[in-house]
Amino acid sequence: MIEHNEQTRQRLANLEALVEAGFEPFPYTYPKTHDAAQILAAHQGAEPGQEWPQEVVRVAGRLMTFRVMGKASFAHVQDGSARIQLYLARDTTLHYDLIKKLDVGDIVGFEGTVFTTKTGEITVKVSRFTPLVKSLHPLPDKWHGIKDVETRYRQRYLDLIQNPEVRGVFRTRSRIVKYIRDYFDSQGFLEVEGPTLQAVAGGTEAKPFTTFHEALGHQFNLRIALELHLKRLLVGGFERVFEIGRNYRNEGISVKHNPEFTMLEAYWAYADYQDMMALIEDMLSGMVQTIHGTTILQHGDKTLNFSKPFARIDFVSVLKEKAGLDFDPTNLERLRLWADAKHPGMRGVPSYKLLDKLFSEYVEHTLINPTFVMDVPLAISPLVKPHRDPQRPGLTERADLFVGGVELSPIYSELNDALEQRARFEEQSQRRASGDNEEPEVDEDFLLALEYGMPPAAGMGLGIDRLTMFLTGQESIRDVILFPLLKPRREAGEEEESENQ
RNA sequence: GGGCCGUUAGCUCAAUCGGUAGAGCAACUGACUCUUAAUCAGUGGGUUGUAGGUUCGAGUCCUACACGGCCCA
Repeated sequence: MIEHNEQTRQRLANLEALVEAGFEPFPYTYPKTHDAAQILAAHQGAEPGQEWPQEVVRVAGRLMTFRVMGKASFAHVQDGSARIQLYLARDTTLHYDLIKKLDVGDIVGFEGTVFTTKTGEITVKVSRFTPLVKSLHPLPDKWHGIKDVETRYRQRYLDLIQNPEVRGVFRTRSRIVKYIRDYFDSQGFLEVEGPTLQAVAGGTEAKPFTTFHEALGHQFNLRIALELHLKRLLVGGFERVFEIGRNYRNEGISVKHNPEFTMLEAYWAYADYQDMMALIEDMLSGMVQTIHGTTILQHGDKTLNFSKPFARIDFVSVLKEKAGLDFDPTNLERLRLWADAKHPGMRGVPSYKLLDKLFSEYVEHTLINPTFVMDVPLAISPLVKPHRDPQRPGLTERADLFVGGVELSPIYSELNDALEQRARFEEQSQRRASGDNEEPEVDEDFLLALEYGMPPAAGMGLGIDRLTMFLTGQESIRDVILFPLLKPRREAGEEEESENQ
């Protein structure tokens, strides 16, 4: 819906004037010869007053500024690479009398030659301009840009037009994903795609979104993790697989949580959690070095050092130390008594989740530099192999990588004992029946696959959004997701759908 | 779900104690052939998020709602 306010009407009138003068309103192509950045790079360091009259260039992009001084004008056009200045004048530019029909925000092609102004700015002397599309709305303020965060998220294109640092964040995000793909490819991993619509959404504890397939007449869940289908592929004989994919969790929104987010998961047959830790450590330190230029990242007031090797600490030892426990916290009954006395607010937390809660409370925020927290208790690790060392009962071969006080990546020696897996699923299922609807249903198809035999394997997951936050210095996940989830604006008179429960 | 804050012109922001809603940019008219937040002179532009209420009078006070932000659960 176009608001026919004063500014839009004016722009439509300008478009009409250009069409009357013989310009096409919506040309199909424009034969660019250069990106703005290529022209700037080719003449970098030129002296003021230089000119290259033999070299004809064509650039195209969005008109960002226009300074008309009578018979001559300067403008800036912005394309995907950079912003470059244009000089238009009655002596040199065809249809100079029509330049006032161009509006800031229009997309226009410019043909001309390159020169430098008396201040030395590399500029295209325009001989001919070609309007490519009229913008029917003015751009946000050229100086202040666009500040309202709601508009930045709802109309991300305006944010991208106006705020170059935002374009930089999303370019970096793309480089991160490309680095991961290249790295896993170089290590012999195969990139695969699991299903997003799943009869049983498993692989972690989270509330799924539900949706309905009409033809099959069945309700499906959107996936909450990639894990269980990647493991089926290990059963099928692929030995190294990874997926970079979207997960959906029907949970609240915060600075760290968007209901849809992107995960990397990788599974590596015949390897264990130590092998995978070495691989992740190598990938991340190489990535930070390549993308950031050094392995030291500044994030808010925290300095993060991604040099190898990352610190490795023991879950139980660090929890005992930070919480001041004088007993083994894997003794859940003692832990329950201790927690009930010390943290009355946690009385509603089930015993099997206490370890997680207490770890968040006492330890998590202290782990700033990349740190592997190793040998996490079985009680909070349902998909992990028990520790092979008989001196470590009740623990698993799981290591969680923490960075900047948040969990970035869990790494497991994956459980491949089908009978044990079934027992653990059934335990979860009991809890689900008794009201914890974050607990997953039993995935019989997955158990059947495991019963055919999954090779010993290491697995890992890593949140791409959180990793991008570290590498781009963003404090909110919404600033590393192009289109974060927002409630739609309701039109006046529109009624909210009634709750069906 | 709870608490606090925000929503005023296309954009960025003002508006004192409740008393005619303003500015800069953008737009329009005119001047201007090296400007770059161009400059100079002039002009137009508002359902103050929505719906109610209090009041002689509401951007301002009250209630509800919508959307967003921060904090908490």
